[in-house]
Amino acid sequence: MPNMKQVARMAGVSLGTVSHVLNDSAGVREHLRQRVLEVVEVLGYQPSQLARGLRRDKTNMIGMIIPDITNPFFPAVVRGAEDAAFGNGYRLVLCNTDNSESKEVAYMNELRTFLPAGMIVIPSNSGEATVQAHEAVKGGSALVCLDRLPRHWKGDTITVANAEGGRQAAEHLIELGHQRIATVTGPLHFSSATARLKGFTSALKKAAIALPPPYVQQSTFDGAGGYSAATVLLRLTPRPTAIFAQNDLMAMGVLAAIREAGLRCPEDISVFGFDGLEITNLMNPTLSSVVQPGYQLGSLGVQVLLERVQDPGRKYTHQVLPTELRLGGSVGPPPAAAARAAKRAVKRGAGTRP
Amino acid sequence: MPNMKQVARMAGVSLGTVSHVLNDSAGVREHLRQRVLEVVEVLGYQPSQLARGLRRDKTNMIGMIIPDITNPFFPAVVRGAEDAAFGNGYRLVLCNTDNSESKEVAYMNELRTFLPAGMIVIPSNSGEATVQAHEAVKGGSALVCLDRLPRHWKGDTITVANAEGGRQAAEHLIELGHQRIATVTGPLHFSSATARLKGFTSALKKAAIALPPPYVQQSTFDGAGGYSAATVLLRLTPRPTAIFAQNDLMAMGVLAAIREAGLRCPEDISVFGFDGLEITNLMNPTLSSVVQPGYQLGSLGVQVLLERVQDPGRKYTHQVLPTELRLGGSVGPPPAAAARAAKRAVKRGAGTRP
DNA sequence: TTGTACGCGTTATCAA
DNA sequence: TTGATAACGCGTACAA
Repeated sequence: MPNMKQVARMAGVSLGTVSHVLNDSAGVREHLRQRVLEVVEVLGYQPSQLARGLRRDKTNMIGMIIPDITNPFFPAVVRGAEDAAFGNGYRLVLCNTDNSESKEVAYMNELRTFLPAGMIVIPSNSGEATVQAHEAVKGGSALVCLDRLPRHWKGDTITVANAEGGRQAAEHLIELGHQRIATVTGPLHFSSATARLKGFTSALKKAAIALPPPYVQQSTFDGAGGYSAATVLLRLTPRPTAIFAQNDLMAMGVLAAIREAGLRCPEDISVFGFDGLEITNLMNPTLSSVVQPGYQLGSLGVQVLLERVQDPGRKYTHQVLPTELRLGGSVGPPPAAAARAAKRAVKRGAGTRP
Repeated sequence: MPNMKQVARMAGVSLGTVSHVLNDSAGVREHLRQRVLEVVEVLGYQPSQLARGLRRDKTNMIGMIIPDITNPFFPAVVRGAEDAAFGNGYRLVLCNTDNSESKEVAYMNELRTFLPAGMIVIPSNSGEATVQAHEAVKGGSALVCLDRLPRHWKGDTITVANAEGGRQAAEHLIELGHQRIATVTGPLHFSSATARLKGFTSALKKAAIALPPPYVQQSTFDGAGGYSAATVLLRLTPRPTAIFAQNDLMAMGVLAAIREAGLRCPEDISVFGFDGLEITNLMNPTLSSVVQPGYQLGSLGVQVLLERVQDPGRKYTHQVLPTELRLGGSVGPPPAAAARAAKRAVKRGAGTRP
């Protein structure tokens, strides 16, 4: 790999001049400038990010720490982050923690030795480890927390409107006439899970709809979690007429359990998801879901991070991205209401076509 | 951030001694050794990977270049790679190319300035750019090509048995009695797409089953691609009784088109996918698919890369990972055969239960 | 406007 | 076994 010295020699100038040309750090006669750039081109010279980082005390890397890229919600977040980073000349170092706090701390500590411009973290569990690991270092680099809010974290955050999303889903089901609405939550030490549950319950309370404790099943954020929770819910009496799952994978597990129990969706039970994964739009039935702007979450995360890097003293930002309902075939009116509607229709002479 | 000099001073030894302790590069009296380690612990010292890389002419980073993390096949590959890397003390820098050769080349060139231990690339398109960009540098670092085989690439490769997978899918459909089998392929400049098609056609040929040109629809590797291709296939006469889609997203698009056309799967048409995404196992019907070992692909990629780093002179390896059929509800016998079977069953007095 | 020289934190070499 | 010192490639203050 060619270095500055070779460029300087071949262009017949000094090291300093080459550096000045490359960084615009001082005026250089157009004559020499051209010659340097030419040699750079010919040699295919590219400055060593290692040496540059060592010297500047900062590289163009951004550490991104997430629970698990295999969870279908995260790829969009990562992609959004990478695009925003790339557009600004930064690169992404990706780390999966599996929600293990020790792995997260280990990653954070080691990433620091690369002198990254900053780090983007989707905290594991409660996020306490995240906060501690960051505060343990005095001159800690910029850090933005994404998607989940650690308690006691004073710094930039970007989340989606989890409570609002849970509320929206519940309200939609209520409007359709459902009175027995159950929910499958993720592990409640995640701030996102508690927020979604909070929004959900508040909507029910407002509508004066009872929520018996067994109607709230805590489980894991995956298909198996949804499946097992749904198995429990389907055995309850009275059986719920709608289930709100806190993410799309869970919702798919719920749907599988419903099919296996010989019930139909949405005729017997409606299912609502959370995430709005594109792939759930290709399913049968298509899934109604609270759409999270994953790409935007990642992209905005990098944006905020870079702003903080540029101005470390600026006020902390706490952005909350709005969610949006996407309606599909997995929800409908409750069986009773549907039956009544059909009866009314018959009385009114439905079936006669114009 | 504490550095070696501080450690040395506080431990009352020289820089060299600290380095020797940390790298086991020379014997150090147990007495001093303990003191150094103690100070390291107290200060929370961690060596600067930047300085270390500059000095050693190599870092513990691995560049991973893939088309798009948003494509649901890749997260598992990335995860496998990251786990293998982490286990060996390496970190992953992730880059998405969107199958753009220029973006891939740009990434490769810039990654090199970080002096990574090596790079893992899933080549864009034909992979010509990959090969050229790598050969343009004489002392180029280790490079492993994953998933897709560039023409003229002389180096380590790891792929899955694409042709064999295509053959397996076709054979299964043939065994069930299908005679009119169509396929939706990905862009045929991808080696994986051509290989899958090749295996597919060879199985049909061997069984003396005709494959009219319109039965082969080239499309894009996503849901929309499968949908639009299926729309064409469903209008053909005679209509195919089975469709082999070259990946699971496409297969889901095909299923959506079938539903929209008022047909049933598998009663009217069988659908076979390729990937074996876990999520397609939660669908209705569950998707029959050729399972690719994505995690293993990534994990093995890093493994081979590290072996090459350790012994640059070793013979190139070209591993091909086996695929496996996963059978679901999306395939069944063709309508005619099913009807015949039903008729036979009636004649034989089916319906009388033991 | 250009060139020289130092330092970033580490490892490797060599002498003691 | 230990310590002093020279690189690695770059950016920059300062001198010319």
